[in-house]
Amino acid sequence: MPPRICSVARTLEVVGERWSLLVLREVFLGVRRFDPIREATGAPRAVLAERLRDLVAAGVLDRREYREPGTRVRHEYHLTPAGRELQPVLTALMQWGDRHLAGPGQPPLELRHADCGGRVRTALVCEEGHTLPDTGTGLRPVPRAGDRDRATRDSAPAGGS
Amino acid sequence: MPPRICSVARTLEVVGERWSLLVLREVFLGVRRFDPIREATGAPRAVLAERLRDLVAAGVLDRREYREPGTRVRHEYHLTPAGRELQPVLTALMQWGDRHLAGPGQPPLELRHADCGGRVRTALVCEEGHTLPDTGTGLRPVPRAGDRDRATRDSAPAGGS
DNA sequence: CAGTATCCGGTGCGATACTG
DNA sequence: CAGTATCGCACCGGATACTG
Repeated sequence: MPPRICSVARTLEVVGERWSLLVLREVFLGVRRFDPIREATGAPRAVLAERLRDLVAAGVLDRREYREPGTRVRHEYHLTPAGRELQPVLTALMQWGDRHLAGPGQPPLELRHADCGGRVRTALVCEEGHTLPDTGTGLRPVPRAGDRDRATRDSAPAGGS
Repeated sequence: MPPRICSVARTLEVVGERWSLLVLREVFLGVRRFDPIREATGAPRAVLAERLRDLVAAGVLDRREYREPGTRVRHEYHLTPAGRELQPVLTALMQWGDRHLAGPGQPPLELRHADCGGRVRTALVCEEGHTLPDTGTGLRPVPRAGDRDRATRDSAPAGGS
């Protein structure tokens, strides 16, 4: 029997490598060049080069040439539209770390809504406008055709603990 | 200069290993025993055993004994409260995969609100009640004391050579 | 069933060095 | 600055065997 290939697994093939999400964190923060990214993440040069190549190939980053007057052509890494949509992934990871792995005097980074200044967080919302608790209580996973016999076969997913 | 240790990095030390999030996906779906998890994820036995141990040690999973009548004691893995709060991480990953890596005829799994039946998704919301686009447009990261000089400096290579 | 133990081959990773 | 080249090692995955 083949393992279950879901969207989680597929996404992890793009951003699941050891340094990928930390690289993306930096690009989201506006750090777009090789060495600054390297210093902020701690990734080895060769690994970083490979990650950047992979993320570009996956359509998450875009490698752009630029030239400062008097210097040679260099490259910057920008998020593509698809890359920008990874923001909720990073936000969710950060939120969990803030809550459960806080170091001394954290958190070092806050997310605020540019329009109103309010603190921004990741939430589970339904199309009727309800907001679910982060624990996913009240969330019901519904398998669809083709994966039926393997999905929520065992016990009640959302209710129990 | 030390790399930036943020909550993203810290969280990835808990769930960033290759199989961790897929294991958690299964537990969220109600698959709680060793072999079913192994079959659904495809992780090798030894690796799965280690991941489960790590996740228990990290306080994300709870290993519980249970005994079916007439058999010996066995173990099941349940989410702790902290583990349940990883739901937004999995949801965000799944959502991105659904949108950008859809296989033929996906998605195989839907999330619905048990109360109203509405489809559930991850969203960026601010405390004033606004919902931001998934791209994070309008999201302003605000560095806090202690990480000041490195945070949202953009790409100007201000300092040393 | 639920693991642990061992071997083995591949590769991701880290450190260092080199280049345009 | 932005990488490439190289090397050794640790870890990962696959297979197999053993245990309570």
